[in-house]
Amino acid sequence: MPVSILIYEDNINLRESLGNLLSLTGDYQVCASYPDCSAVTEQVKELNPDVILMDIDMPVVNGIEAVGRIRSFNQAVQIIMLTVFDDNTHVFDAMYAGANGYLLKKYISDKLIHSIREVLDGGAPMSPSIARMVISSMQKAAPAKDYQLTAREKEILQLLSRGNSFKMIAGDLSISLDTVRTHIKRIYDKLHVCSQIEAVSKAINEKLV
Amino acid sequence: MPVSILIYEDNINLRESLGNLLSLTGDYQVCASYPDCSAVTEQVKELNPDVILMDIDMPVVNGIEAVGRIRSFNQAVQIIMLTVFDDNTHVFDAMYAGANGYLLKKYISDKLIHSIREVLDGGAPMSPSIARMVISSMQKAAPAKDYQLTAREKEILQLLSRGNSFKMIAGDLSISLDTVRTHIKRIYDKLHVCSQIEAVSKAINEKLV
DNA sequence: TGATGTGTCACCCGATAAGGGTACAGGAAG
DNA sequence: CTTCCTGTACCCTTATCGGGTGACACATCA
Repeated sequence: MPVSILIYEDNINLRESLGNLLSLTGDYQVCASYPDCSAVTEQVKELNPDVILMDIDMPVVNGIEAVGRIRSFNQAVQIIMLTVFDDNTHVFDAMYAGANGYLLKKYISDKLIHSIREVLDGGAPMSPSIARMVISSMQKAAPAKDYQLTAREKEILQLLSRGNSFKMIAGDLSISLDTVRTHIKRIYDKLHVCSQIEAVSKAINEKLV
Repeated sequence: MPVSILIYEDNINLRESLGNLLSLTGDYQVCASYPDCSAVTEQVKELNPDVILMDIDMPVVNGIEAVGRIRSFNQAVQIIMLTVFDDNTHVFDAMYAGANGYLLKKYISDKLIHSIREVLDGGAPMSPSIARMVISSMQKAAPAKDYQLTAREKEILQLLSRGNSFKMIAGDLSISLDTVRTHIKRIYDKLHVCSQIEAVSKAINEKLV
């Protein structure tokens, strides 16, 4: 049984080119192609394709929104975004929404067939620049500045960041409220802040906890 | 000038195979290869390679630790992990540490040359299953619960989460302190919390801001 | 039309946090 | 041995916050 593919692409030329390209292989069958996603839910439910090729910039309902709709009822279909956008927002929004692959249009002729194969094999085909963006986003996970907090101070900052009041911290650690206050003051000093919120905000955002 | 490649791999057979494989191409030159990373800092500084192929499971200093050491002084060299590990921990730790690509050993013969090309071109070569893991990790990034906050409330919660006091928020938004307090109270109500810290902690951890 | 939700503002009180200072014991480091 | 750092503890004053209550304008919606 050939792999059934559903295409959403508002540019009629590209839509037809994709169909032709895929039909050449014999392994893939385009079960339908549409210029917009206004009825994406019904279409996917009815056709139940193996793979969906999804443009992002389409009238009425954009491709990312469409992916979200599909994922709300179908986790199995493999969705490859096919677009000219290579900016962070579009890429990450598509990923968050539940896309399985992200191919820039300039690579379609070279990579589409291979990408469909890859996504069906449990991979996540991405254009090189996209892959780099994705892993870069994981890396800019902060150098985690060192504010020279002592172990005790980190412990207290951690409890504070979890939403505990001074009183609760004192109880948890079995020390007096004033001791907690002393630690907190030293933490403020080292973090260059002067209130809970600033400290907590800084702690969480800079992953000190 | 050929691309210079540095190899860290404790298995002597594989180390030599890699060297042979790369030398066949002519484009790549293995400037050195070592069975462990004990002197990785000095070696990388001296040889200044274009690409490093890094095994993970090595004696003395493992590959992930080594990547961290390299990244502490060199952001430019492209590092491709070459390993049998395909579990989350190893993959993500390597990414966090600063690897640019992650190739499972079973794909080496097929993909190594292409992957080196890709990483030099600004891509992030990954074995298909690794790529899928990476984007899956982005997806299960929180359903982002809906607490029915109004736009204004979100705005205020956001300012609060950045470390602003009520007074500062009032100033920023040009509204009275009491109004801010009213909003905050409603936010607490909706978030089921009863203090700044809890609200900020919840807001940041659940990505409401 | 009235009910509801939102954004705005106000006042109250008690609890909590901030800012300042001082003190001391124990361990590490000089 | 003495200084420095850390963790502990207490004091005081002022500022801020949390909880409650009430009010009003404006919009939407029933």
